[in-house]
Amino acid sequence: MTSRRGPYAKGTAKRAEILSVALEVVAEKGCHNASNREIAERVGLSQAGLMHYFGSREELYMAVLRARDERDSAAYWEPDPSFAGFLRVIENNTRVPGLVQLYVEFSAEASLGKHPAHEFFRERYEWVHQRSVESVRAAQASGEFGPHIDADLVADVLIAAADGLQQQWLLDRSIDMVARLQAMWAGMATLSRLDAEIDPVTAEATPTE
Amino acid sequence: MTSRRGPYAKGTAKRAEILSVALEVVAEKGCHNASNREIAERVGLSQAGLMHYFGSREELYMAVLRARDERDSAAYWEPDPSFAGFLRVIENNTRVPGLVQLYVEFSAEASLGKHPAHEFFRERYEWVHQRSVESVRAAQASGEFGPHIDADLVADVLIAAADGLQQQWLLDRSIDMVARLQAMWAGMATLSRLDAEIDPVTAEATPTE
DNA sequence: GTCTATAAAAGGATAGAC
DNA sequence: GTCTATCCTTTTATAGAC
Repeated sequence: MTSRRGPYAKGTAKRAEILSVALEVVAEKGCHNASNREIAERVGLSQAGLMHYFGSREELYMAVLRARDERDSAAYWEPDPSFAGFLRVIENNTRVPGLVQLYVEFSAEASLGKHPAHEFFRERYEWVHQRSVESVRAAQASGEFGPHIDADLVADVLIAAADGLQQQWLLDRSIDMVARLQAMWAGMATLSRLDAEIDPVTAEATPTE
Repeated sequence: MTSRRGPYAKGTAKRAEILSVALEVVAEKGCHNASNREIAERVGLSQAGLMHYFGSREELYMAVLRARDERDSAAYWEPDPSFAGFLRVIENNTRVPGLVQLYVEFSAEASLGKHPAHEFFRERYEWVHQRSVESVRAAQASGEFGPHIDADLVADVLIAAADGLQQQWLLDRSIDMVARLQAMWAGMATLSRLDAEIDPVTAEATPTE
C-alpha cells in the first residue's frame, strides 16, 4: 500500500512534488514572476522536463488550484456544507497567501478573451456557486434565513465579498475577513427574515420618514 | 484656451493619447499580454519614445488607473458622495471591461512583496475606503442605517463585494452587479437598524428557536 | 522629443537525442 | 522520462543621431 500500482507511482509523486514547488515559487514571486525555469530547477528538472508533466504554464497553475480545491473541499466543505464551512475555507486561506495571490491574479489574467484557463475558472465558479447555494438553503432550513430569499443572489454576493476581501487582505494582512463576512451574512439573513414577516418585495426602507 | 501654456501642451496631449491607447491594448490582450512595443507602435512611437513618457510598464499602468479614478471621481463620486454615487461608478465600469481587468490583474500582481505599484494600491484603497465610509455616514444621517454600525467594516464589505462582483462579471458579463450590491447594502442597513432598536450587540439571531 | 540601433536577460515552447 | 539545444518573443536600458 505504500506505492500505487506500478507505472504511475513515480509520475504521480513527481507531479505532486512539482505542484508543491510551484506553489512555493508563486508564493515568493507572485504568479507573474514565477518562471517555469525556476520551478523546474527547484524540483531538479530541466524546463523541458517540467513541460513533460504539465504542457504549459497555464496547465500547471490550473493543476495547483485544482489540488487546493480538492484538499479544501474534503477538509472543510464536505464535512460541513454550511456558511460555517465556507468560513473555515476562508480562514484557512489566511495560511496560504501564495495560493490566494495565484487565484486572484491568474483568474484575472484568464478572464479576458480566449485564454486557456477561461473555461476552468467559469466551471470553478459554477461549482463554488452551487456549494454556496447549498449553504444558503441550509440556513433557510434552520430558520436563520427567511424562505423568500433569492439563494443564487445571496451566494453570488457571499462569494464576491469573500473574493474581494481576499484582494484587500493581500494588500493588508491585518484585516479580519471572517468578521466582515459574518457581518454581511447576518445582514442578508436579517433582511430575508423581515421580507418574510413584513413584505416579500420590500428590500429597501427609510423608517424615520 | 485651446492649448495649455506652451511647452507642456504637446507633452500633455501625447501622454493622454498614450494612456488611451494603453487602455485599448490592455482591453484587447489583457494586462498580462499587453506589451510596451505594441502600445508604442499604435501610438506611433518607438519603444524608446514611449519610455520617455512613462519610465516603465508599471508607471504606465498606474497612470492609466489614476486617470480613470480622477475621471470617475469627478463624474460620479463628487457630485453624489453616497451609495447611489458608488453604484454609478460600478455601473459605469460595465462599459470599460479593459479597465476592470487591468485593475484586478495589476493589483493582484502588485500585492505580493516589494512591487513598484504596491504602495499605489494601498493608498488607492485608503482613498476608496474613506469615500465609502462617507457614503455609510450619509446613509446614517438619512436614517437608512442605524447609528451603531461600524462604518469602516461596512465600507470594507461594500468595496469587497464590488471588487468580487467585478471578478465574477469579467468571467460572465451577464451578471447584474448593481442588483447584488443593492441587496447587500439593504441587508447591512436593515441589520444596523435592528441593532439600534433591539440590542446594539446582537448580530446573529435564530428567531424561530 | 524622438529616432535607430542594440545589448543582455529572461520568458515559453518545441524538436529530437538518449 | 529526461535532457540539450534552439527558437521566438518579451523586457529594460543605453548610446548616440537628428
